[in-house]
Formats: sequence, structure tokens, C-alpha cells
Amino acid sequence: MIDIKAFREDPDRFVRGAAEKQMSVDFDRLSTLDEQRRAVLIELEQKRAEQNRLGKESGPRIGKLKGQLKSASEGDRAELLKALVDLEATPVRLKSEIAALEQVLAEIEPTWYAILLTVPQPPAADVPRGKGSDDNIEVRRWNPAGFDNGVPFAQSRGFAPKTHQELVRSLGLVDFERGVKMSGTRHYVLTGMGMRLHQAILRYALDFMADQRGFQPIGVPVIVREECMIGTGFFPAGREQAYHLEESKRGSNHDLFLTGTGEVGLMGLHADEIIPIDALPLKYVTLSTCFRREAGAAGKDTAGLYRIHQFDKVEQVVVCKADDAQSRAWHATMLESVEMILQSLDLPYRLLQCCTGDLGVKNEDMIDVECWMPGRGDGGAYGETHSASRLGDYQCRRLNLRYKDEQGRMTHAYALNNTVVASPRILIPLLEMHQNADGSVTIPVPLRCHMGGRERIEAR
RNA sequence: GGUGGGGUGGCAGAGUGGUCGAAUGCGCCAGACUUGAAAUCUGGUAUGCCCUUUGGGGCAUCGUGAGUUCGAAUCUCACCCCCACCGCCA
Repeated sequence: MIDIKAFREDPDRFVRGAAEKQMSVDFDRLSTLDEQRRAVLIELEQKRAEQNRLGKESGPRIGKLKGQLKSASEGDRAELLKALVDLEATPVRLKSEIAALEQVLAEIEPTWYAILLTVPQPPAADVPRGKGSDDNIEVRRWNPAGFDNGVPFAQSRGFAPKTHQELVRSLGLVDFERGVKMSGTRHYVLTGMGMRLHQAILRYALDFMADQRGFQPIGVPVIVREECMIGTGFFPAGREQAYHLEESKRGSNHDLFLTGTGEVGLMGLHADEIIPIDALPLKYVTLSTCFRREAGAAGKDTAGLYRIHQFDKVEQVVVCKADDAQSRAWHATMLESVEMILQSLDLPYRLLQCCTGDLGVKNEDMIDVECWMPGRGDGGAYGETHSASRLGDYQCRRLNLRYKDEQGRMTHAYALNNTVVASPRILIPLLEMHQNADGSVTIPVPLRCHMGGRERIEAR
């Protein structure tokens, strides 16, 4: 959520930001409602102030009169009653005036807030302008020694690459048919060494972040309330992407949602909290199952392990002070972790600076990591495996996650998040890059300790 | 799932219709005393929003929401959450 005060001071900044993100928001309506809301609020508060004042002045007298009325003789009753009515006249009038104003406010505020929730975080100033993913800019690329993704795979390795789909079939790593039988399209079953490789890379990534990078490992719920989804900025925009457990239809009082990333749990952890300043930055890593409906992606990447409804992901988040330089430094550090992992696995990759048009509602700066997938497309292609976002205070504002700065001012923290590794998608480059001419796959050294010491996966 | 108890400031805990944003204690901050510390004493110590000539002023908040009332931490209803015991269970 954006700061409404910042919007009042400089609405253009947000109008421009939304335009750059190719998003449409009814800013005129927001401005109008905001002004109306404030006008009503001023009037309402004046009335309430008067009501409070009268409550202190004449309230006790009213109480006294009412007491007297009970034990009053018939003769005194009329007089007491009149005094009471006089005394109550103003408060009674105020009461109805206040109720009317509250009614007006109740009509304005929900719409005001709903629009406010849809205003995107403006892109950082140095994010390149662009319409969509085609305008993203490559920052750098890396290839392991002895491999060049610029030349055909067959030329550098001496044999034509199989696709990951062919490999998982021949090596017995994934059973797509039974996955689809049980759960429908975009579902799969990991079998044998496929399951072990999946677990190995997740465990390796989690351990790496905890042991080498000082991140605290945390296990979080993947079934959350709507507030968590709104607070983390996934709702309302991404409502269609989330599986919805309609528990209310079964008599429960609230529905639940399956999270599409561990970010929801990690950030939701400290919602409505004031973090001690010494505790910052928070550096968390989690491993969680992620659920995505992939609504609107019909027909896209339908085969294989690329786009699926359920996967597991090691995710890192950082919550730091509201400081642009710190945010940028952590962004670099988080990306460095990813690069260290990919390099240790000998996986070619490149970093893309996402342009304004490719950003989501909540991020102001995003770098995607794409791994080289020799079996993708025609002759290999990069495919997105990671995404590293800087969110400014957008998410913490929604989550009401704050800290007291050095001057004692309450401040919304800045948040960042980045994939560490998402599997099985990462198995695509892993299998395709490490395949051998005989159809076997060499297991990268760091994963072997989680694979019973094996060096290769071979057809049985 | 059943029964019972309970949600008040950073924490503990009082408060059953007005003088209550809220006693008291602890903690924390500042000052005094002290060579320094401890102890003691004095003062301060929530959050959000609105207005503001930036001094300050106002409104709201006692789990959440609605209601009764001239007036609600206090009464009524619904919901959320926590605790205890019983049942069931990976």
C-alpha cells in the first residue's frame, strides 16, 4: 500500500508509476473520495468533540435528574421531566447528526480504501522504462568453465541434448500420467531419484542460506487467512492465482488460501508488530510448498515441469530499515547467494533487470534470474528460475510492520524477497545441463551427500 | 468436536454506566543525589488519524464488529483468539 499522504503531496508520482507499470487505477476517484473523506471527518470530529464536552458538563446532571425522577412526587415530576428534556436536547440532536455523518463516511471509506489498495508501488527511478518482458535488460551472464551457451549444445558437448521431459522419462524420475490422473493437468509425481534430487537441491539451498549466509530458517503456514494475502500485496490483484478454501461454506467463519510462495508466511510473521531496531535486518529463509492456479496461463508451457500447480521453493526475505541504500545492498547480497548456488551447480544463467512494464503491483525494482535450459525451445533457451524484488515500504505498510528509528519515529520497514531455489523447475536446467551422451545424468557435487553419495543417475 | 475459564498500555494487574486513555507495580527514558554504580527521589513513558500560524489542538482505540444509552473498558448480541480438561487423531 502506498502512503496516502505522499499521494496527496505528489499524486503525479503515483499516476506516472502506474502508467509505467502498464496498470490502470482510477486516480480521479481516489482524489475525490479522499477529499470527501477528510471533509466529513473534520465535521464529524467537531461534533464528537462537542458531544464529549457536553457529556462531561451536563451528563452527570442528567444522571442526577433521572435519579430524582424515580423517587419524585407527582407534583415535581413534570418540572423534572422538562428540565431533563431541555438538558438532553442538544446531545440528542448531536447524536443524530453524528450518526448521519458516520453513515456518509461508511459509504465513502470502503471504496476509498479499495482503490488505495490497488495503487501500485512506483518503480524506482533507475528502473528502465518498458512495456513488458521483451524490454528487460540483461545485466550479466555466467557460464561454467568449458561451456558456452552461445554455441550449439551438440557442438560443445559432442551429442544432441535430450529435453528434461525425455530425461525424466528414461530415467524414471517423474510420472506425469499418474499426476494428471490424480489431480489433472499441470500435476506430476516425483519418483525414485527424481524425488531425491528434488529434496537434495532444496535441502542444499536451505542449508546454504542458513550456514553460509546467516539466514534464519523458518517453517511457516502455507494455508493462510485473507489478511495475510492482502497484507503481503498478493490480493486483490492476484486473487485468481490463489487456491481458495471456502471453509465458510462449511460453517467456518473465514475462508483460507493456499500460498503461492513462502514470502507470504515469512512476511506475515511480523504483521502488526513493532520490530526492535536492533533486530533489523530480519533475514529469513523458508522451504515451503507453493500452490498456483496459473489462471490465464492456459496453453502456456503445458508440458513438463516448467509451469505446474504445486512445487516447493526455498525463499529468502529481508526486512531492513527504510533506507534505499540498504535495500539495494541487500538486493545485491541476496542475488549473490543465488549466483553462488547456481555456480556451485555449474548451471549457466543470466540476470535480467526487469523493466517497469514487467513489474508487479508491489515491487519497485526486480531482477529475474534465468537458467539456461538446453532442451527448451529450439536449440536451448533461458527460462526464469528466480526473481528478486525490492518492495520499498509497500508491503510493510500493508502488513503494519514497523520499527522505531533512531529518532524514535515510527517507520515502516523495507522488504525484499528472492527465490533461493524452486524445484522441480530448477531440475529442468539441472538435468539438461548435466546429461551425458549415454543418457545418464551426473549429479553436481554439492548434491551428492543428499543422494546417498551417488555421482550419477542412470537408467535402471 | 464437548465443557469450563479468559482477552485491559512493553509486561503484570485493578477497574461492573459519567470525574477512565485508564489505578498500582515492574520495565524503559531523562534529571537529582553519588568519585562511579547500586539504592533512593522527581518527572516522563501507547498507537492511528484529522487540523495546525509547528506552540499545539481535536477524534478514535480496553480482542474485533454491531447494538442499548444523553454518555460504554464496564450492559446486550455476534465473531475472532487464547488457556484448561475430556474425546478424536498424523
